[in-house]
Amino acid sequence: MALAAGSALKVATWNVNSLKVRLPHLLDWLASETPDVVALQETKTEDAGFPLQALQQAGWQAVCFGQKTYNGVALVSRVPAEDVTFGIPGFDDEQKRVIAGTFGGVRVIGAYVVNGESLTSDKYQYKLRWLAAFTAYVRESLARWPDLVVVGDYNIAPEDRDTHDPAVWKDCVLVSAPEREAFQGLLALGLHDGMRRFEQPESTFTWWDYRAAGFRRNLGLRIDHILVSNALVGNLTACTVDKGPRKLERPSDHAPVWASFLGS
DNA sequence: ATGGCTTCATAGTGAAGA
Repeated sequence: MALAAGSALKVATWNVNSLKVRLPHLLDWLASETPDVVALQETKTEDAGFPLQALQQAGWQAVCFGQKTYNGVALVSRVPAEDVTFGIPGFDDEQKRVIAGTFGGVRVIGAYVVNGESLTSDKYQYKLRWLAAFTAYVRESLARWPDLVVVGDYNIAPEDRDTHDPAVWKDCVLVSAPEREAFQGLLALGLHDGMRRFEQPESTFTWWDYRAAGFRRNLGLRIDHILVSNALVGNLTACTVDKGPRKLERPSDHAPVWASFLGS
């Protein structure tokens, strides 16, 4: 059951790298882009400090799953989310990385995938374990909600063309074979890489290093993704990265990515 | 250049990000 005829949905994802710092950018972006749902990552705030009132005063709803200092995810939406869940069921994880909700029958999972630090780090092993648990969770979600969109900061560049320079990134975290296999494992469940359903300019990225003038020189990675289920992919009408907010003063190092759907 | 820049927690610097 895909989207109802004539109904439209715009779903976005944005690693804001501190919601407190980026709230003005978020409010401006919501006003100009009017998504139905935007999944946020790296909110870096406990739920008690989540700026719910500011969002509500601007006409938005939100659910959040945050913690002090690190991680933290949220779903900001025009209408309230239904059937909201937090984390990966059955996977014990102190880090707040997953939130999900249903909007007009479409299930949206927002995720902040583990970074991993380096291939020799304990955090890399945690990343691979986390991805295995997440994949099982997405499989179960897909069985219950065929109309599924899985968005977020995946911290994986799926192919060499998703890096500004494959030689620089060779054998680094974010591009290693086990990580890329995990990404392909998600697609194999019956999901599509939304941005790749449409022609993108060469060297299209979603993150640029703050250091060494990364954005100006387009030294980036495509690591934020919108994955769309088989049932919904026929309704996907656009999927793109919006580099606008990355050009502002004091930006997040990630740009938002959005996808639009139209019921046929 | 095992760096660069930004954030948080903290009141000096260190951890973490990607």
